[in-house]
Amino acid sequence: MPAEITRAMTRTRPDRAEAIRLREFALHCLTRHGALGALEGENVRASLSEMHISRPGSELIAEGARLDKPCLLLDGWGVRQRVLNDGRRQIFSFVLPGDVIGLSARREGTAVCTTVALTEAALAPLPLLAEAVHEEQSMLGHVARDLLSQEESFLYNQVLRLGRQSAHERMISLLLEFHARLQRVGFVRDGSFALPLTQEILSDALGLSVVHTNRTLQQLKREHLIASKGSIISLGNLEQLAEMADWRL
Amino acid sequence: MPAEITRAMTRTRPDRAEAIRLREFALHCLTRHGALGALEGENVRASLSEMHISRPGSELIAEGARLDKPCLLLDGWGVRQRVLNDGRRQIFSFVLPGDVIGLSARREGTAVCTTVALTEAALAPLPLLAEAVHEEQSMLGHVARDLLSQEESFLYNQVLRLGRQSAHERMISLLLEFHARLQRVGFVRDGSFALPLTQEILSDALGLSVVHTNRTLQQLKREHLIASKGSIISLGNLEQLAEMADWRL
DNA sequence: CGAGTGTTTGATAATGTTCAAGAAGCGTGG
DNA sequence: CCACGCTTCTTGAACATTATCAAACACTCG
Repeated sequence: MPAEITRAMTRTRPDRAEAIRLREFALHCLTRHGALGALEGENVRASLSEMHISRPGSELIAEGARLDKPCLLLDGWGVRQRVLNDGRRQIFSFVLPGDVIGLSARREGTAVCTTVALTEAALAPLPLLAEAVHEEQSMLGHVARDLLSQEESFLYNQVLRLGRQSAHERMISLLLEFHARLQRVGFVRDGSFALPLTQEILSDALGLSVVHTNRTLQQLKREHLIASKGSIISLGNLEQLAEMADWRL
Repeated sequence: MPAEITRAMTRTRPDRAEAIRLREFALHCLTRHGALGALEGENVRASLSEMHISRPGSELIAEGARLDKPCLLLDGWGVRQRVLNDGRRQIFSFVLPGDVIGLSARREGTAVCTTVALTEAALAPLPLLAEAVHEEQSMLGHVARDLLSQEESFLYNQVLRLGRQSAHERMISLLLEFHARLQRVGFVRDGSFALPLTQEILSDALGLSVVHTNRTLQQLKREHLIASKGSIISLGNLEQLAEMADWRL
């Protein structure tokens, strides 16, 4: 049996113990602003049992696709990106656990870029989110609008980084964003978090060459602004960093 | 009487002839996808008589403000921007005639950046748009969603420019965007259009220094890719330009 | 005319890219 | 457990692009 097929068949669903943990996490994210309505809760619980796992590198949403199947990312990282004719790639934003993909505030919304899984990604379809966005009173709607709002805000920060900040500032700003977002969903321990990104991916997000990304990271380490071992990274003085990169959430 | 006050008092409303022209233009934009419903039409016509003129440099929407008073820009140019602590400015997007400001697909949406008039700007409040966004069948809603959709698409293009394109590509891409957008609302004559922007503003949009913007423009002229006299600009071979900048709408 | 704003030019410096090659890390199969 | 191949990371040197600074010029408006 060819290796490809073997790999394709491994882990399209999480094992039992993990599924429970992920379901817990999902409910934690969705009830951040308060308890769900009874009907909502029922529907969400049913949806959560539909969770599945995507392999790293797999395309989750194609550019131009209808945004009508919202999914909540329960674990793993993804990116929204576009590739130019000559192969240059730009990453627009990152998708982190607790974020949604495939959701649009517009009813006939289509994807303006491709969404790709960077790591193994556990996703739960949440079709109810699509309607909830437009329901003023729905708690799920509140969460959905909050997530969309965040997403917009991150995109604006991304423009700011790329347009007017130096390599150092860009890197700090992005790391601060990761920190804040992961902190919010409980993925930060003792000021450290896992950063499952190659330097090439960071480069494509920050609009830098890989080499320069590497040097920027090294200098930040030399200056003790960040520290890392393996893929675990920790940020130094957060206020100082925020000041340096003119960062706000 | 101090000069400031004199200027503040000039032209807060368009004169009669201009008002008629602007009203015509507004209806043209709003019926692009088809005739409005009777009620909608009535409401819109009433709103249009509320049009007023903002002075260049005036802040139309402050960062953080509630997006609950949609306005249609009937004439003039605006930008969405943010200014860093040290004075660096980034322009996120341009507001052109036929665009809306103050509209959000989310009900409690707030502005993530400031909107400023670059030139004299004729604006008509269109409160009905805010509700229409959520109404599936409303023709006005269709227009509103279309405009929001455009806006998102332009922002993604902006990230692409800033992140992965050279100064030349950025400039071409932005000029092509202007061309396409202005063409759509009938502001292009014989392939030429008015570009009421200083090079400093272009720079703050493209993430370049003013000097470099100047040199980039000059080189494009030398290569006969663009031509300009006064603030009127015309683009050369559009296919070629689109190819060069990997441009898509 | 004189002030203010915007454009143009040249010289120089900083920032970031490219190319090339070696080192380190990691999963796979023997 | 090691050897292999692959990807990722690291480093140096040459190069390109873009920024910065300073000054001159052009244009408009009161």
